[in-house]
Amino acid sequence: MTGPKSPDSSDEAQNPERSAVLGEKKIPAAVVKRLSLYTRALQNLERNKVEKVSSTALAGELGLNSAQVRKDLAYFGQFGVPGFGYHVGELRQHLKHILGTDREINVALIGVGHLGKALLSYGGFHRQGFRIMWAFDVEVRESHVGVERVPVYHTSELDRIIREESIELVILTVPAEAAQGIADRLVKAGVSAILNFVPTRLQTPDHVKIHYVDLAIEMESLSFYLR
Amino acid sequence: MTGPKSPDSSDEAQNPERSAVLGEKKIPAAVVKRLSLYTRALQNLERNKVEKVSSTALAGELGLNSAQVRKDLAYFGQFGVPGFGYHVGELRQHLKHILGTDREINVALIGVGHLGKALLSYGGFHRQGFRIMWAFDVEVRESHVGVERVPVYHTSELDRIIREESIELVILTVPAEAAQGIADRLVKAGVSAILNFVPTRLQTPDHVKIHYVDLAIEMESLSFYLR
DNA sequence: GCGAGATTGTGAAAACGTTCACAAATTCGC
DNA sequence: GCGAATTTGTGAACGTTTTCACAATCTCGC
Repeated sequence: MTGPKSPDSSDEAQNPERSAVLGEKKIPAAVVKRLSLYTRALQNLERNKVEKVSSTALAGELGLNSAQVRKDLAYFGQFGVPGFGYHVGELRQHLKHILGTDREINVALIGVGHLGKALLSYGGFHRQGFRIMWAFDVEVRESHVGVERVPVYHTSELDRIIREESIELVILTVPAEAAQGIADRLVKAGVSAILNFVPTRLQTPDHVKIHYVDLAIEMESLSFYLR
Repeated sequence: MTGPKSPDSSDEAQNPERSAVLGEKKIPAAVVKRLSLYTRALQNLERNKVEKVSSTALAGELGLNSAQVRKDLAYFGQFGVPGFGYHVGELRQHLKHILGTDREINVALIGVGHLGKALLSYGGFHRQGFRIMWAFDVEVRESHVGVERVPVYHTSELDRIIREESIELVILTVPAEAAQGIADRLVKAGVSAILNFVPTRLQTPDHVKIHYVDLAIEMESLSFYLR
């Protein structure tokens, strides 16, 4: 019923990976991901007492192009010294500030199943400075889980605690059927970033950022490359 | 010491996400990932007894553009019927065949830590038809783990069993220090696809396909979008 | 079995991301 | 302190991916 010159008008074409706005520039999502990679590479260099690094060296470490490294950093300022490179410690501080990981971020995990429990015990988050402080489930079997003894609350307390504790980031590991319902409540309570392990496309307002980690898809698409 | 007209000659610029070759055409990695998404969406439709679907409907389900769906499918053939759409069951069969998930794939998991154990218990793989049949660790605490009671072997048996059982796909959840060493052994033993949860860039020959799942990076890059 | 309506498959255009290439800036050995 | 060597930051070129737009094709109700 649309005009003859308006094909496919029902498409919304909202590609899941969009770009962010910082100040005036638009930062591509891929750049933000690489910023994280740079941070970790710098961390390793620092541990090895390396004090300077060139874009070429950093790029080599990560299998990237040196111009890309320089361009990525140039989105946020001029951190390098021509003829020298980058000061490792300094650049790392800058990046941590840009990423917002130089402050405490309150993280909760919802859905204490196999995967949820594993993530609560997983060392990788801690090492990057993330502390999951709350866990929720529809059924509270143990009051505390994981090495860090994270307290487990019933989902009925979700909305209250999220609000009271200003939880901004949530890891979602609930069954597929429950995901959208929980997401709606999270958004209402003020959560603005979700790391979603549930293989369901979540419907949320634009200001809420969702990253999808889809393990089954990773396996399936790998299988394509087998011979 | 390179010629004056050859800048940055040490860069290799091998972007981690490259494309695959099928017959003559090059299939972008992003297309393969979406193929998996389509497969799952079709699975859901089938469960709900839906027998036909248009590119617009499928795209809407996944937040994509309808032309993209059609183009993606067009890489592999003409599966649709103008004026009608796609037959759900038929298209799904086609896609499963293209992805190679219509046959048994032998999968092993290496590194039975928190994350490894969780993945062995995780239902998501099973639902998509993947069975992890072997697990390996440097220390065998239990002879069988997970709901499916997967046998755990010592890593010294890795090379032999990989070869004997024709294991093609491996899930890697070992500590960072061990990752490259294990990867080298896997490649020698004939593994050609790795799902790598270790935050380390693995050095492997071109014919080995690696997908990286980097949970810490996902968290960090999410934090960028908080306010 | 005809015709209005729906939907595909696909060239062409637009958007986006990466790499090249080089002037400008700084270093550092002597 | 000079000058060769190094390395940044960035416009322009290039390549890839996504979206548009529409002719060709098929459906399905009457």
